[in-house]
Amino acid sequence: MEKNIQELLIQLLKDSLVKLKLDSVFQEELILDFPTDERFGDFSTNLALRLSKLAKRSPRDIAISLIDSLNGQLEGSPAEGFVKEIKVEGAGFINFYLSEKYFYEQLKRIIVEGRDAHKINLGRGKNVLIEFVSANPTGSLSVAHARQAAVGDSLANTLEFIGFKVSREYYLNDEGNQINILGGSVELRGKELAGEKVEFPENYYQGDYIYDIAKLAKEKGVRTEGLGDFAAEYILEIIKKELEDFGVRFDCWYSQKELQKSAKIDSSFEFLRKNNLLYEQEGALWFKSTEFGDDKDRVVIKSDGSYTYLAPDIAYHEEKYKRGFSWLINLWGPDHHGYISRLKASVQAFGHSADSLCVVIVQLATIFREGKVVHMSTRKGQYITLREVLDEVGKDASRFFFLMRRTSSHLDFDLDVAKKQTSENPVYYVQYAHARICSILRSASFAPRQDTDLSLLKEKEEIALIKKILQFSSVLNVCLVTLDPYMLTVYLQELAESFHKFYDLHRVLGQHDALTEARLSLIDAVKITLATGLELVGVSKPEKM
RNA sequence: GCGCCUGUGGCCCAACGGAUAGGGCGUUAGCCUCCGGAGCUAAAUGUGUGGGUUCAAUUCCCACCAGGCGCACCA
Repeated sequence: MEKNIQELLIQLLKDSLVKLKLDSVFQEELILDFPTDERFGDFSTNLALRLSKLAKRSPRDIAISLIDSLNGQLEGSPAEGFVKEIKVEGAGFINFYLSEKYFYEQLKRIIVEGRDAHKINLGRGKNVLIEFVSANPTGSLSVAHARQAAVGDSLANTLEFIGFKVSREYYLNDEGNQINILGGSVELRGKELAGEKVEFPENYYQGDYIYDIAKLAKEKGVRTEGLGDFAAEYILEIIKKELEDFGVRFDCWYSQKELQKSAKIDSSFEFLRKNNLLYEQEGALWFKSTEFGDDKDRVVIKSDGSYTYLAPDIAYHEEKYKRGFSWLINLWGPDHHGYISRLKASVQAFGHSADSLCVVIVQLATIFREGKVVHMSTRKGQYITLREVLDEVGKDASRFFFLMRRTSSHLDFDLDVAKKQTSENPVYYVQYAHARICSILRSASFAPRQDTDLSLLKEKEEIALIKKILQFSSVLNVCLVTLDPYMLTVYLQELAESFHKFYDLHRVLGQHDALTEARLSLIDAVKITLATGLELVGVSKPEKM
């Protein structure tokens, strides 16, 4: 079966609408829902309810006609034999019940093809650039950056898996005010270390690491004017190591300093000027962002002649398109959400659609220790760093935890719970299922075979487990639509649960040969699916634990 | 003041306008002669308030209440 069963059924529905002359009144796109409750079948549609008013017939009446027609169309179609029953239920829902034959065939694909069987090609090779973290190189990464890193990397993994060509990028703010302040901070700390009495301004970087950099700068004989760059480079190395240990790699570190040196900012301004989108007022240069739906126009060159933050960003994003990316995804902290409309305005000014730039706001995580909030202040250098979370909780638990809520919601992260190696901790629940399967497969010296008779899998828990495995691709689709990988963690927990329930009631080993073989194949498919999901989340898949 | 996000059992949450509002934690009571008990089974507690749209609203719209965040010629 080339097309998936869902698409086939939708096509049959469309044909039935035409046959019943109902297609003219129903103009919307036809979709099949996954019912929340398995009692309502494998697919469901509310089509008859929605048609009721338009066609001036009762919902159940329409549903019955549709089902009649569907049953007729099914004969001889590629879906024949895969649909057990189509029923009208409730107020007029049409519910589709698939046959076991369908599930066995899909399961076989996974056993034979492995993880690739889950790959649905939704991306079709489209070039997408995901820019995330992009923290200023002025200190260690915080938990806020950690969540962005976890979300961004998993989203990138997921998009890659479903056929996009993904590039991960970190925009490096290695020039400007904050680097000057960083340099100033190092200079003052250096003087302090030399015994001078200094007044340390409140907006300078207060963290102790500044002392370390000051010492090092002295050893290397760095001159005052080079302190900012020196410190930024030093801190960047720390950030790179932190991300690496977190399992996050970037394809490109895009330097703002390099961008400034090139003529790209000027040439982007030239383009805007030609299109009458720049004007001078009160000694500053303004971008007419209101032409593209922004609340007000924005300054790009201040009256003192320097660029605002937006200026290089306009050129930077135009450059992204020129580099061949047709879809841009940016992950930002919630403090930047006011910035979305002006950046969208800027890409539109260059003729790109507003939708080609997607901004995902990653909400903050509140850290709890022993049930109490840990208060943070970046300015004072008092904040929980990615490094601390890694040291205390470890990579697996922290990456999983950061994805356990919708990206747009606040996340409470209790360090003590994440540390626990008990059932309270969902990471271990999922990993345990994987290790348990590995253990069984090991002791049976299992190797997948083509000719296994999967139709021996008849138990309720077995069928439920197969269905759960097959849901994986629709979860990937949800991740794409919501631009949020968080559903993966929900799914992994459900799949693990489904497996544990099966395991508790049915023995795999020691059955008659054919049944043991079928059950080994089933749990192998669970293993493949768990492993794939864990990889996308960025968590290890232990064979023993 | 304007804008964005969030209000669901003791606590944390649940993609899609649908069917008896699902799950987890915690609590209580059970389950190992048996493939890994980091597991399984069972019990109890409910949509912030007031309107509206709809055959159908936790979901959409309006107002209000509560909490968080943002509103720079900062980055």
